[in-house]
Amino acid sequence: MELTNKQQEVLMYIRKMIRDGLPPTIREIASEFGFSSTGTVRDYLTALCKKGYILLEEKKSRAIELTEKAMLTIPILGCVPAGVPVLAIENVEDYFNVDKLFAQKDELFFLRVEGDSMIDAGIMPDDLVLVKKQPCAQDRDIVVCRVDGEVTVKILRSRENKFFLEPANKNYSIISLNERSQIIGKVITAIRKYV
Amino acid sequence: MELTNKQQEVLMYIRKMIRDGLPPTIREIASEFGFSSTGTVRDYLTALCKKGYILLEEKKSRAIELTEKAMLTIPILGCVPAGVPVLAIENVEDYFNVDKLFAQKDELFFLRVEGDSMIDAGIMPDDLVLVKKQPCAQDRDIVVCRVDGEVTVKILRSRENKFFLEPANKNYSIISLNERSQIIGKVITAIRKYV
DNA sequence: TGACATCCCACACAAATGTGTGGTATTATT
DNA sequence: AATAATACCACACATTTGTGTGGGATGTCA
Repeated sequence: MELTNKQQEVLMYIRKMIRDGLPPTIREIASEFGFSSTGTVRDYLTALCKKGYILLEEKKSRAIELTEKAMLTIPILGCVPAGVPVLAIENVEDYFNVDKLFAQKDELFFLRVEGDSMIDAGIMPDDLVLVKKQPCAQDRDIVVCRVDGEVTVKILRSRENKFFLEPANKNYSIISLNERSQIIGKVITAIRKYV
Repeated sequence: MELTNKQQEVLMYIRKMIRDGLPPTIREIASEFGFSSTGTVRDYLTALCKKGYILLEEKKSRAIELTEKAMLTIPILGCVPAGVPVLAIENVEDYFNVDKLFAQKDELFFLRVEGDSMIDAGIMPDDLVLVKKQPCAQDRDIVVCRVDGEVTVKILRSRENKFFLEPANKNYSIISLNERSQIIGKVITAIRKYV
């Protein structure tokens, strides 16, 4: 079911308020759009609810929850045709769920990457890699490993029950894993911040 | 100023509620901890406020905001010497403030990168770039631009008052910005998720 | 000893807030 | 022509909610 223009405006406002920290009250929505009646807002909320964009909890103030469809996340856009407002809801390909990515059930840490040994895999010096602590990994996983006292980020390869660390840079050579080597964790995300 | 154990528990609960979508009301906090008086909760809130962990807005329901101090952070490690536990506090170089990165008030969106024209800058196909919407940018900024109906990610270059879009891949050529071109925003972060 | 913070309580009050019932007008669909 | 959805309005009511005022017990620090 499609949203009308007005309904989309109301949804956008609710999303903005939620991202700023607090879902709005019914009267705050009314005031934003110049409605003089709370009933008007309720019409919008029930419409958005029926169309599956929000969830409402009864008798609780500000209890407006965005569904997956319009979630409290940052929109991911695919290609955007010319002349269309960039942030229109129709362009949204998916939503980036921050909480899911950074849910702290596992032991996570960031490691700042030194050197260019993973540059062909798009991991540059000074990038941050989000590492999930685990003692083992699978073939082709990007892992953080301690070898002879040094910590490196490499691609884990297994051939004939032997493990190797493969760099993503032709100027570096493959390292064999020995008994003193230890897998610290697996890289699950790479992040680079531009100033 | 340090938090007491009880104050920490209350702060944790508030953080959990905020991440779940709604900051709690005073009476919800009271009920969670078995307090029979709202005054008790107010004592905690004013204490947390005075110690700089939360901000309170008067006369608004659920208006509890976390300060930077109280936000979720993941440790960033630099190089880790041999024999030392990886997550020891001494190794922490900085903290990555998740809430801060994604709680910006500016208009942000992610764009999924198509093609390999930025591969030498470490931006690979299917990476997500976090874009801050803005109509102009500076020399060497990585920008999202609309040129002749297509949206591309490129490096913005300015020479002698003319603007160009420079790819980070020798197989592509430089594009001149014309009147029908439009800068949509500036790339502030690149993210790649590994499965 | 006094001052202060912490950690609890009771109770009252006004404002904020969600809800309920009723209405009108327009437009699109059947 | 009838039905439904949309887009507004007014007003009343009960509950939720923040706030205010008062209190007590304990511990710490100067």
